[in-house]
Amino acid sequence: MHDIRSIRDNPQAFDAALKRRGLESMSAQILGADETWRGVSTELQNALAKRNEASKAIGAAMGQKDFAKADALKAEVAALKDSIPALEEKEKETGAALDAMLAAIPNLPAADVPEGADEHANIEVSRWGEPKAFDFTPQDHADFGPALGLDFEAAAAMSGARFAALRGGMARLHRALAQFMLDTQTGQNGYEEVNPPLLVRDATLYGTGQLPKFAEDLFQTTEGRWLIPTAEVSLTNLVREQIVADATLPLRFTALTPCFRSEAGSAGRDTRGFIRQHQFEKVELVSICRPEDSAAEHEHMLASAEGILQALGLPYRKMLLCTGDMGFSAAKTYDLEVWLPSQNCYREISSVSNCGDFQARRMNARYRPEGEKGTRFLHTLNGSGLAVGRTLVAVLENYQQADGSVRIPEILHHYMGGIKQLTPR
RNA sequence: GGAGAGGUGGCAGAGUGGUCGAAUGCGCCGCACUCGAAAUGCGGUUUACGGGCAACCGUAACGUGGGUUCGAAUCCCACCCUCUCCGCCA
Repeated sequence: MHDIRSIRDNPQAFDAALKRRGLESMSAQILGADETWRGVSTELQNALAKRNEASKAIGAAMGQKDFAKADALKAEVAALKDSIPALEEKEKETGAALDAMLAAIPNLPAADVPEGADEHANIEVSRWGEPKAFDFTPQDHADFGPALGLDFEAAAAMSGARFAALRGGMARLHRALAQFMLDTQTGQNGYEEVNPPLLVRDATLYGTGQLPKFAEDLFQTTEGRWLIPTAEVSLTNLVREQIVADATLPLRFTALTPCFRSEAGSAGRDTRGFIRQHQFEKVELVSICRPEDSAAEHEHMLASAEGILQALGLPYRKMLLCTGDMGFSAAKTYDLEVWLPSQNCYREISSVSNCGDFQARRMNARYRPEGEKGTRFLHTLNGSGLAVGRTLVAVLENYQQADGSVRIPEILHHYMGGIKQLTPR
């Protein structure tokens, strides 16, 4: 949510930032709606002030048992009463129109975000690790995975496309990855483990920015709740409508949860394999911090995600997303892309975003700065640390052997109960 | 799912139609006392929006949304949430 006052103060800057996102100027429209609302609001407030004054006089007359005077006053106020309901209605309408306008506008990009229309304008910041040279042609996990317990057919039979069942060693490897990630984020990087709700209300999704614009990407239950598309929703909303104590900041949360996405907009993309599923697991990182700390917190979160890839020995590159490729709520986003030998390219495995105060405004999440009167909005950040399903794919493909087996990265051995490789059945 | 109780400021907790934005206590801030601290005393201490250079003024908010009324924390309705008991259940 945008601060209407900052738009009033500097509409040109607002429009310029929208333009960087590839959007039309909106300040004129917004300020028009704002002016309408303020006009009606002032009119209503004046009417209410008059009514309140008269009502007080009636109260005073009643207190002195002067009922004749009270009745006379009542008749006077009754006339005033007619205009109030209409004004109230109008105030609500114009206010809602302004809010709806503001709620549908994405966050403004940070100054150091490169401008561009789509992912082609993203900037590669760095690379880590060397793609391994195979002495055979590396296979697609969708091809050699089924023999190792990656069962697409049985899952499709019960649930349809974009579902998979993991069996035996494959299920264990998936669990090992998730446990390793969670242990690392809690043990080394200072995140508090959370087991959050997976079903949430409208207002919760509004807070993080999935609603009102992106309902078609989500699954909704028959009684109205929504399945979370990412634990970012649950973790960030832990501070909704709260005033957090300054001394407790930053709050760093992590959770291993399933994520549910309809993938409505990606028909035909990544239909093969385990890359794009309706249901997948992810270890999410969320940080709630002071505005002045969010840039540093962003780097810490990025390092926390990168640490997992490094520990697993998976080559990756770090991309700074351009204005046109960022999500709705983000002011600045880095993607981590892992090397997939079968596709001979890097694929997104983590996305780490600083949302500034955008989500905090929508959730009304504040803190009381030490030694200051009043409250300020928090900054929120989120990132994957990492997407477990895609990490499984990366491990399978990068550690595959010519005979169709897969070596288990050493760091996972004790999570695997001594299993050191997956072998085709 | 059934029955009942309840949701008030940072916290606890009064308040059942008329200067109630709200007593009191705790907490917090300032001052006094003190070498200093504690204790004590005095004063201050909600938020949002609008207007104003400012002092300040106005409006709204007692779970949320409606209603009754000249006037609602207080009465009525719906919903949400919490607690207790019963039922069911991993």
